[in-house]
Amino acid sequence: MPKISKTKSAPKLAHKTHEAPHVQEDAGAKKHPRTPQLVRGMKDILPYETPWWDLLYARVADIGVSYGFERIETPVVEETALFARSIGKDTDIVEKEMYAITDTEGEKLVLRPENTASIVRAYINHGMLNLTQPVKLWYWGPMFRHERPQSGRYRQFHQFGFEVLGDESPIVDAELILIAYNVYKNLGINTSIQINSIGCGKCRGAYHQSLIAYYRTVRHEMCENCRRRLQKNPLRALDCKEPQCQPLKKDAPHFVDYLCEPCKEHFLSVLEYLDELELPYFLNHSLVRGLDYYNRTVFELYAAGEEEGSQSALGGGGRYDGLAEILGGRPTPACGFAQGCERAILKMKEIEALKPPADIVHIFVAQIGNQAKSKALKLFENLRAAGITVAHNLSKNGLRPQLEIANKLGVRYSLVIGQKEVQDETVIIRDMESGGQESIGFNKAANDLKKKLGLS
RNA sequence: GUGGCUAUGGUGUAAUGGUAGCACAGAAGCUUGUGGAGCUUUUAGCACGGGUUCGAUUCCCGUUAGCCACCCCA
Repeated sequence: MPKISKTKSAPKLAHKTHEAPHVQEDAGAKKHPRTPQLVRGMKDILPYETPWWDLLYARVADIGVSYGFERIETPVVEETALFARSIGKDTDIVEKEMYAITDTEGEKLVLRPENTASIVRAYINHGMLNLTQPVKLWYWGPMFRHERPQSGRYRQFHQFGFEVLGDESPIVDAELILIAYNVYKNLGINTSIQINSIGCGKCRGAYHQSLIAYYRTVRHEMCENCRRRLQKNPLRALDCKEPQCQPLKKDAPHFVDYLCEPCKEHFLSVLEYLDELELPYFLNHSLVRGLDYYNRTVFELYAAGEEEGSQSALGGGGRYDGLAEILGGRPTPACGFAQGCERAILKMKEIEALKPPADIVHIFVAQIGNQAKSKALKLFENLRAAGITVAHNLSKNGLRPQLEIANKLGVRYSLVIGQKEVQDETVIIRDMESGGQESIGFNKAANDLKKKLGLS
């Protein structure tokens, strides 16, 4: 059995203790087995929600096709090293949020916390550099992070994303931002785009120094966390949400002022393209991202008017030109973004601009008596084969409860088949609105209904 | 990982220091072959452990879970 535990601290194994003692194994009398519970942070997507998921998927897939992206699906399980090297050893995600697995052979594996690294891995593994560049891929699937669950945050959650590999041109960044924006627009959700550039390996050094120099002057006003982080990753101080750190950000040096020439040029043309596309973006000098592999363009999307909220980030991404090399591939400039399905759906429901279509059932087949039951199933199959959406409930016996169900489903017609109809080889067609009924030959029913429903 | 709030049938809720009512949903029937209304019957619950007490679902503590916020992000 593979053991699943958090990377650093083993999980408390005491989670199983809400079974009552008298209910446990040794109870001589009747045992009442404890129902296994939904694991913390996990979520069942119930039938009343799946239409929302289907709708979202369809819209995203549609965007993928129309922008010339192909879908890729990578495994949920990956080598630990993939993320340690890509996301960064010292990031929260790798330090304490990964679901680590040791399999029976002692191999250290991990449930993926995000998908970009896997896609770059796949790009290298399968020699995609031999394909026409850039390679444009989109994905959709579950990710895993061991965080404390709360609104819009689960331990297993779903993301979809778009990645363009093999092109460093700023137009790629702009197109991806456009796509990210349009995904939401097509869902009826208005977003605002926050954008920044965090330069490259060359210019980052100079900026770090000036950041550290600045924060030293205000050191006593910073929160404890930031003071500690300052040496390791001064960029993160900009991202701090502590109230006491907010005013300090205002006077912090801006990365854009420290960008090297190529980076500055790149960023400026991204912005020009965005202007040309008339996308509503905001320069956010304190936008940095939690993953180490990003460089140059970084951006996040927020629901319009909710930029300040904590869980309101609907998506984010950026350029990761160095990632392929870090993972042992040839240098491959790339850019991409990811968005959260749960949050998208949360927003869709809130805004109500778009709703999944209600299932339309045309016909209900009702039966009375055993002989009729098997005939009814046959009839059901005939109708189904004829492309009619049919429902039945063969578990019910009385006609009344069956018609109640038919009524709830909102069908136009119900078919009734009983002993008499079996003998006459007929069925009764009941118009659910008028209550009118007519008898028709068993074999003619499918065709007749198609006509009545206007399907033929 | 830190803090705040909460925990009663499947769902939503009520009351109570003497072990629980209601609504919706579910099932059966009123009509042994006819829905959309109504009626009858019925299924199903105090998260777990400990303490105070003659007695705890109720009060106290702990655990667990859920929600919310921090953190982080999607």
